[in-house]
Amino acid sequence: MYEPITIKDIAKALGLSTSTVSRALRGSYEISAETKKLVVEYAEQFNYRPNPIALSLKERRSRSIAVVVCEIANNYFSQAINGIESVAYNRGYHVIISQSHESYEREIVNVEHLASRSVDGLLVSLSAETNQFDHYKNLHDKGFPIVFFDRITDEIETHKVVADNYQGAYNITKHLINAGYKKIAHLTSAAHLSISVERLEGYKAALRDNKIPFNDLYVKNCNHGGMIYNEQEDAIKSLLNLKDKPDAIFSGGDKLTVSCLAVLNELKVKVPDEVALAGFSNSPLVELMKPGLTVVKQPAFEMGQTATELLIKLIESKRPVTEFEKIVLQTEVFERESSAKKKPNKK
Amino acid sequence: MYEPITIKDIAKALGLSTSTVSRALRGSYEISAETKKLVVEYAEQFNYRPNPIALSLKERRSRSIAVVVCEIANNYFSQAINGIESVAYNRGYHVIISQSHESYEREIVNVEHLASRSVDGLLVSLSAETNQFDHYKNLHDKGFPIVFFDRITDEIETHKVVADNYQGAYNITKHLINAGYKKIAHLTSAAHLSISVERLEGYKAALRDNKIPFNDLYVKNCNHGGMIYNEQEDAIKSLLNLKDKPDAIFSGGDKLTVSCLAVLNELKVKVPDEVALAGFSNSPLVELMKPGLTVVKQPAFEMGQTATELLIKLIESKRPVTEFEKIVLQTEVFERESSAKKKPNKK
DNA sequence: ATCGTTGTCGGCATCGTTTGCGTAAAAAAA
DNA sequence: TTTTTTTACGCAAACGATGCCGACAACGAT
Repeated sequence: MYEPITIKDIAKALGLSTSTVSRALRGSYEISAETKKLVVEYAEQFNYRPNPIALSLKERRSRSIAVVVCEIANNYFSQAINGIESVAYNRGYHVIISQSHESYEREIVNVEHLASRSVDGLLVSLSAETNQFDHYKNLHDKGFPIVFFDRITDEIETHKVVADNYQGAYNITKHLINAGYKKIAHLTSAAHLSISVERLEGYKAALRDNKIPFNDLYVKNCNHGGMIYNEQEDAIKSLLNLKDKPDAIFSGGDKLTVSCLAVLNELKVKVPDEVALAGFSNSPLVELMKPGLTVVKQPAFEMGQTATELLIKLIESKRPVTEFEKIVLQTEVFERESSAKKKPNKK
Repeated sequence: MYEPITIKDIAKALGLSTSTVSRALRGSYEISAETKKLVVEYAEQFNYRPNPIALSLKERRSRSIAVVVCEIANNYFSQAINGIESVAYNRGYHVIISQSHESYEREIVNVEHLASRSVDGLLVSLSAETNQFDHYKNLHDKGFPIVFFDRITDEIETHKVVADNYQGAYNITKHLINAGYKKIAHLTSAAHLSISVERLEGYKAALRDNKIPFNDLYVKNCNHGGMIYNEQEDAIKSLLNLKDKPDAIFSGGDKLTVSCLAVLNELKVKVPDEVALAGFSNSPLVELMKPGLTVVKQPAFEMGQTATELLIKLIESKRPVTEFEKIVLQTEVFERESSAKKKPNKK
């Protein structure tokens, strides 16, 4: 079968010892020029490549990192992974991807599997179900490098990279208010997620600053983060059935925003005339929609890059790191028709 | 730092040899029940996990496979990767993802890097630039397991998984014809790609079967597979500037289809009234667009699954495999407004 | 002639795990 | 009691590469 050449083969063929071959290949000064040449040419000819697994065993590191996200078929995450990959690649690391599909159990299995010495570090965005962190805490306490991004937790002290969810939510809510909407509902993921909390706060703050009372009934959680269409459907229907119907919806997640529009279309609710819509999304397609969606966009690629840089810094640090950073990147609002100025007829 | 427990640690702590511990852990019959219990309980208590790297070295395999695609931020590929991951995970394989970004050079570097013994097999969808296959041929000749999917090549004899691009193109072209369009242009990726060739053939066949003459000027190639917006823009503009302007466009790629709509919107060209649009796409968002896009969808998830099953079969085969399969999965057409029946006013 | 130095290279252990073989003690058979 | 068998374990090699240490020649210095 497929049997690549090893350093031993070269040694045997050339009547040298493996140590000599090894040193010749890495240009050690204590090997004569002619031996070096001999070895290097032979290696070149037979296309010798050092066995990365043997190196891993020796150096006790695999030069690979893993990223744990809920779903890669999600624009935010595939963009973030692009950022991750770009940095990892340049630094000589492999990237292993695993998906939790928003399941706590699956997340645990994946993390344990990966961390048991097949990767040097972990890049994590929590699943919607996760509200316990022992599996991370154990690893982190042992000194295993972990960086959280996007969906983070306060329970573990390590590097973190997030978008400014508070400000993003604030800005887009304010945008809706400025466009004339007063009864703004908020559709969001599982309540305990960091992104949900921060976006809810930003939303509340914008209401408060504009003297709009906060209404509990206007906040709906989709605990599966947009994975289950029915959840969004039910949430939106119950919003529309309120006696004091909202005139706008601010949705707090990529899948949520899009499926919100899908539900409204399904129900033949006119956007933005009956209900305006705006929310977090990183899809490049939202501008092509009917209507074009007003979104707040996270710098996904940069977040992935930054998180990876921090992770590699952790991995390659000589001494245990005790000072951790939390990096907050800014979001950007893109205004489109789905939140066009409210028409006066419907006061 | 992070120093996980090894079989040696257990042996030392329990005053046994490593062989005994190893055998106890895997339940060998020649270890007494009490010793087994002792070892297993100790291992459990200290959360022993075998070092996968050491195992890899010994077994000469890494239990990981790599997938080489152009871009994961593409619905087709992220869905396919989901399928790949689902099978790999169940069979105990890691998945390593690498992107060529449609670059031939990048593809080579990635493949060489991965194949030099850090993965057991390769799942490949070719980049748009790739029209030489030596890097694959060398590996394949040495017995290294490779499975191609989606964008394949005839130059290498191994397992392949594709959608029925010919039939898909035929069906959607026929759909356009049935809807009353007669001057159908075709926007596609690099001409040498297998998918481009097959889709072009299907398109031609549908025209032929309906007695519509094939027009060379109606076929436009975007050699970067939709990565560069300007390329699509130029192609479409030149189509619209033809003296005999097409009344419909059939686009042959995920990004192409979407950016085609973007360009048409940009140019204020009414879809489908001025130009109808239909094409290959796996985005779940196309139904929300303005107008909803008629698409032909590939069974991406299943393709990923099937390719992975074939690859693992190759990897785990005792004897060299010489009989290879080419599996063709069916596509599905989803009709929407972008190809609504042509209005008679514009004859 | 003896010693120290320098230039080249090989031996061996190491990383963590598995496994074939050998062997001590205990049990069974003679 | 002696021999054979069984039980239960240890030793060492192997996977591929590295690096410490030591060997040995040739050389100049004493």
